[in-house]
Amino acid sequence: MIGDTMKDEFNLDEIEVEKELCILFMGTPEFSVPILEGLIENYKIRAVVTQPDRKIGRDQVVRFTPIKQVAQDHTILVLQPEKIKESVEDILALEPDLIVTCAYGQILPKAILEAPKYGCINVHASLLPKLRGGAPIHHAIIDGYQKTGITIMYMNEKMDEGDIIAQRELEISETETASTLHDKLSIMGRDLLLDTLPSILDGTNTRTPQDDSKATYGFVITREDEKIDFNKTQREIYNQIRGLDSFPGAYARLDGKIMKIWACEKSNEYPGGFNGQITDLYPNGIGVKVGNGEIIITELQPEGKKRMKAIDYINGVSNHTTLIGKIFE
RNA sequence: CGCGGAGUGGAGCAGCUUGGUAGCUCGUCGGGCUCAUAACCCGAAGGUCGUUGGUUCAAAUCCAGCCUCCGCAA
Repeated sequence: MIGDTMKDEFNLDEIEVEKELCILFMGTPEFSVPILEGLIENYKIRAVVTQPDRKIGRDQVVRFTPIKQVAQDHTILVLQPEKIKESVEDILALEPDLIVTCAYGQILPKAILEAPKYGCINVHASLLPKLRGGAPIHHAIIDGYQKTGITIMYMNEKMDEGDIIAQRELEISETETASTLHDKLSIMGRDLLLDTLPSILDGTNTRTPQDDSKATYGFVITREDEKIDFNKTQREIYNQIRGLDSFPGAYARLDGKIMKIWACEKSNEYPGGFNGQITDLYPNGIGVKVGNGEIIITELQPEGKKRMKAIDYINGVSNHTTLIGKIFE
């Protein structure tokens, strides 16, 4: 028992040492929340840097970023510089020993990168050098990747090009959506970071430069990325739709109005007609001809309406058969 | 004050212009037909038409305010 007591005291001392570390966290969206929460549970976070509050949505209501909300709940200092470059002095004044970023949204200037003795590390949602950029999760599915994962890396002045410290892989299932993948990777990011941090703090971590020749990119989704081109293949469209679910969603136009297409299934039919034309109505949805066959839209959302099952949409049309032959553009 | 659409039985919609017994496609429950069925036939339950007030003999329908949801733009 005496030995245990001494051991406990020894551990307490270690914790005291850890608490003296000055760690800054930089992040913004929901994805980075579990990472921040994981850090808070295990380390003392000196301050959080997140994007400025902005007017969001129809009502133009100013909302906190998810990270700011968490930081405030834990009464952690929050910094929200419009441009991080203009707040370098404030950051350096905190004398950080380690900076952890995850989907912060701004590139850190050299002065900040060089300040912490343990460096600036980033949690990125892909297996770098694959899918560098702001939307690696969406693009992993849209671009048909079989697997993706999390990379913990040292940051440099370029976008997601720093040396790799650790990686963890995740299989992308056939029915994966951006939403489910987002949640899985967010948790994985937290776990891998917490598993890796001790080695970073004691200097035993590995450090592997990226092979630039194998780099691919997953840039932020544009409106054009969301629009469905029915000339593409069944596989490409299937990947696009599930890769944009549940945000921001794929869309096409029907009768001149926006129709978001949230989910579809692959059909085994090879109908005639134009690409984008409604071929038939099935028990599970609306058949649409695509480049090399047919997909069945199972969930959609007309302009001004809520997301609904395609069957419900069909039931709302007074004469179902008038749908057949219409063309998505 | 950024533009626009919508709130009607469990779901999706029509009806509102030209106020006057609440309808359609489904679902649910019961019964029938069938070897059988997500098929078909018969029947039933289920709505104070988002909310408040106004006009009227009479409001889902016309007028005003409020609440909520959603598309676009940021």
